[in-house]
Amino acid sequence: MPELPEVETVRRGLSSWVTGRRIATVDVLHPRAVRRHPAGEADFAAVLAGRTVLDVLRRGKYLWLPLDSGDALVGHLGMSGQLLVQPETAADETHLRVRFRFTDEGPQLRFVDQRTFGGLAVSPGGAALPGEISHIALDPLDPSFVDEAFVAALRRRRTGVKRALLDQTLVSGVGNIYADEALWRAGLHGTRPADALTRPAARRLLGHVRQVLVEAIGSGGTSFDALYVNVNGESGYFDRSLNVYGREGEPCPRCGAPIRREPFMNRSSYSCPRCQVRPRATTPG
DNA sequence: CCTCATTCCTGCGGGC
DNA sequence: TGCCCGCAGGAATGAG
Repeated sequence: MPELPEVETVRRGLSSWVTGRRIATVDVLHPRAVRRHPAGEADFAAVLAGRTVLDVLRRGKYLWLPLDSGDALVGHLGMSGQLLVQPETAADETHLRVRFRFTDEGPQLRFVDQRTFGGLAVSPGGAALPGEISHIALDPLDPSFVDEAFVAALRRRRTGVKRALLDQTLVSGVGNIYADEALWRAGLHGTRPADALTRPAARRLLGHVRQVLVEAIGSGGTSFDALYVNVNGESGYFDRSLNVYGREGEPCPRCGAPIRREPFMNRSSYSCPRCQVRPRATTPG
């Protein structure tokens, strides 16, 4: 489940493998993988051929590769997307969607995506910041992120605090796993109304969000199975450090109470019933 | 503008 | 053994 730490792990791996290389040819093997490219798959391949990759950048869960044309290759891994660096002799992956060959005839870049929630697109003139990403808020690890602006915006939201954390236009990079982990660390239940948080409580929550993201990057991200891997196909190991996510019935590491699972937006939330008291008047979500 | 439900997709695992 | 169904879930989309 790629969230910010997993995408950052991929970014770092990609950066060393593709920066400075010139794309020779692009094969789109599944049209859905480039559905966010309005001009279509043939155009996608055509505008990338001959371009040199200048860098690999990230905002939240989005990646983009500035090109020497001034355009950018934008990517989102969705639920199951992988960007793999593979020797040309490696057999095609079952869910291989897009293949990039380079003029140096070195390792290929492959976009593999089982559930096809992810996708790639070329952003015209998007090298500095693709328009496709401009509606997304900065992530908490961005040097330009303004903590007090986030605290104020969070406290204006008339919704549950977990819903707010997952809203990428408020703060980007946080998904279901790290939202639950940050809320556990902060001792807040996700349905607590965001507009009822005190300023210090909102600051503390942001601190926990940032801290759990940094720690997860240090572990190479979280992986439950082979679906999330870095560019070399290796899994991260932050899942060993998760305190509540996916641990229904196991003792809370802080107080020993059994972790509970609750339905949330057609998925699940995990929390400690003792450390994270649910508000009486349940807000949506 | 804000909030929220729906939809996209495939593999896995539980239940019968 | 095999089928069905729920579940995993990020983000675009449209309704209200």
